[in-house]
Amino acid sequence: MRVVKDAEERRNEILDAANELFAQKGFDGTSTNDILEKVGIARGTLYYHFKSKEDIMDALIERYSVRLIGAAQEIAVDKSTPVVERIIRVIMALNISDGSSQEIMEHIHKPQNALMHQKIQKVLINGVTPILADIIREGITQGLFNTPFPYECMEMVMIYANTIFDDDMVPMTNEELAHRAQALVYNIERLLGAESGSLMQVMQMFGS
Amino acid sequence: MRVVKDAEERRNEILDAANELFAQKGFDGTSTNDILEKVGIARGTLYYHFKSKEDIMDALIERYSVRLIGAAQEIAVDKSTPVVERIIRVIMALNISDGSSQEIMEHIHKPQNALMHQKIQKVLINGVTPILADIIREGITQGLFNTPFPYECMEMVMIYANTIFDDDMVPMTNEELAHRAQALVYNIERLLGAESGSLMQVMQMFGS
DNA sequence: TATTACCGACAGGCAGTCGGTCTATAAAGT
DNA sequence: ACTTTATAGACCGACTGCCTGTCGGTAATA
Repeated sequence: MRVVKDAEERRNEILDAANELFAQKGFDGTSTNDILEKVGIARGTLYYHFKSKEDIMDALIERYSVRLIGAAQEIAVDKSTPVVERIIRVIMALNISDGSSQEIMEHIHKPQNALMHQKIQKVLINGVTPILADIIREGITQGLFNTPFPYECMEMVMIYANTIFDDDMVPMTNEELAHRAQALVYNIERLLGAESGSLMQVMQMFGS
Repeated sequence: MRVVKDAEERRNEILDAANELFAQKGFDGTSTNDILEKVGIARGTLYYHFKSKEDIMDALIERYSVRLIGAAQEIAVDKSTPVVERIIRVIMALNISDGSSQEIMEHIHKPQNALMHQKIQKVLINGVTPILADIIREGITQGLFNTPFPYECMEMVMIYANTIFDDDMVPMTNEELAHRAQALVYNIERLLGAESGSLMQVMQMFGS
């Protein structure tokens, strides 16, 4: 029973299957056999569309990051919402993420998926930091913030938050987590030269 | 030609070989065959001493982290050197590292070694941060620093510096690197509530 | 003589390759 | 208009070579 489909359609079928399997069992724990059985194709077909197993992962990350950074960008350019609120919205967009990309983030935080996590972190850091830095610069012209290093500040915050909250790099109880969050807001205010408590106030409007 | 050795000696021979090979070819790129051929032992012998390939990596990391954190601790408790200088010495101990551990850090920063890097980062962050935080608290009592979150500050700095300077997470030219370093010192001063330029001065005494 | 260290053949599973097959569509012939 | 032929894109599955981990058995040491 041979079924011929448009190349792009097949590619997406494979990516969808891989996405689910990687989430369940990790990259190393998933065999190419698992993937091609799930899609219902032969070995050769898989390697017709992708040149290697890692190539599948890269394509998956690409698809994911395009969506995510696009969403962040969209929020960032909306000059009608105040600067501080916009920052928070951008950050929230990273964690929640929409529909199909959701699964990927839920199960990535296992040591199994170290490489995948590293690659995602890389596109996240280099993709989102410039977006955030632009908002900060806007805040500086408005007199809200004051720092000679807006980009580096956001880079630091991005990397730290990503590592602390998304990895199991630092084992934490819920208490410790809350304490970390509180400290982070305080530290961001200091880094950005914002008035003490100015970020905290806006944060509380969103809960958590 | 069967040679019998003390278990611990063999274990270390295996770890030394693995250390070198992982550095050259990465964890995934190194086969257990490579290791046992380099040591000159049979398959069974390798698995007599280690229960899996990953077990070898874990033992390697353990050996490495014990040395490194020990060295950091030693510097930290020497109350005769001034606080700021001590901090810098601890951080420098992480990058240079002595002899046998040196190689491991030199070649880890390839995407191949993602898992290994993640594991090392984990022990580094959770092992060194408390040491640094203690020095900061000392600095607070001396009136040098002023922050309600000494631990979280150092955690942020550790994670950021490790990611930025040790990974190829963020591609950088030498100029950009220098700019990052400058920004980092500035930001650390802000985080710790130190007098502006107080860290910078001491840094310059060390060069780089 | 018992324990500890060691051996190497073997099983099972894996990623990636390759020659060949099917099918849809376009071109050529009638 | 209607069939035949050509071509390229999508697909197939057997096969290769490598890899990790196991196990029954063997030599050395105390």
